[in-house]
Amino acid sequence: MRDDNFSNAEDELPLLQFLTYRISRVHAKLNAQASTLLSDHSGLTLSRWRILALVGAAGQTRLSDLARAAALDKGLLSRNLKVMVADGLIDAQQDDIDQRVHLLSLTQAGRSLFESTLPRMQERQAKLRASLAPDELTTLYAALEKLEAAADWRGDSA
Amino acid sequence: MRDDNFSNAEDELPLLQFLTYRISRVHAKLNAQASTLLSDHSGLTLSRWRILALVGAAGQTRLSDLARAAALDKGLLSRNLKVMVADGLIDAQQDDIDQRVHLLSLTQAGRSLFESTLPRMQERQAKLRASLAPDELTTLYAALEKLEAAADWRGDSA
DNA sequence: TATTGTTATACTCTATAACTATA
DNA sequence: TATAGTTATAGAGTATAACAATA
Repeated sequence: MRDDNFSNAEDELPLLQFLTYRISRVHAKLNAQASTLLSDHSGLTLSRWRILALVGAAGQTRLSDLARAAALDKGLLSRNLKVMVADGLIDAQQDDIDQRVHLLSLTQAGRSLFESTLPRMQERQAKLRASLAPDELTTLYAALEKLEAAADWRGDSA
Repeated sequence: MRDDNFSNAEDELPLLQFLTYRISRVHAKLNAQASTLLSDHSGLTLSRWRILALVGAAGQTRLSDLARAAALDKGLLSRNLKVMVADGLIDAQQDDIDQRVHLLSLTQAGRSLFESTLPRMQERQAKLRASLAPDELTTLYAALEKLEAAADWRGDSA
């Protein structure tokens, strides 16, 4: 009953059942979907959209807070912010009290872009959620939470 | 009741509740965990470990079959395979019938590496699965399946 | 001394597509 | 014409760390 080709790939290739592999696949597809949507509509990369959304929701914030709150790399943040400031999407004002800090906020153009992009992204989120039964969605969130914690385990933890 | 800093980040930053963002976070953490495990033990990247596992499970296969079965990019596959052949992990024999094709299999070294790495990776998978209740795991698989399908939707599908 | 933020390096991944050699 | 595989390119993400300015 074995199969020479891959028409029955999941039986033949245990890798394909690895939980992490499945998550990786889903992630890649979701990423591609979001990237297409964003570049069609706003010319933003996914990272920059996330930064735009974070700054937009925070009102006024700073790099180190974004890094902490969203678990983003500060180097990556710094480079993306530089581009977004140059593009006129984000305003960076030096803080009076701590001169190392720049206070970040959306410019008018940044806010416009945020407000025109958000509904499309929310629509997508809604479609994705709608593909799941309500209890599946609840369980999914819980499972992701637990997996994120379990992903902190390291084999070298002797 | 609002909060100036991010101590209550999930209430303040709706982005953090986006399903895709949560999956992205989990994926990044799982990736980092696997990469650490692999480079500590075998010097493989995650992509190359997956290729090793795919070829190992298939016994003998070819590039186009791997690309189809695992939804991997053929360019990426070709470049990784080149390195793995150079490293002596994979053997590539030209097919007698179709001379465009190389039949791929593990070398002795490749098989050793596969067999010494697999238990560690399976142990990790088991730990991750064990962090979930049985019914959570079942639902997670189902939800991932549905999301993968929903991720094919495009806004431009007029 | 520690923290904030910038910059550099290097590697990996992803997407696209031109290209060859075979079929 | 179509397919198998190679190669090139460019953009994006990731990890690490050296570094300057400031606290």
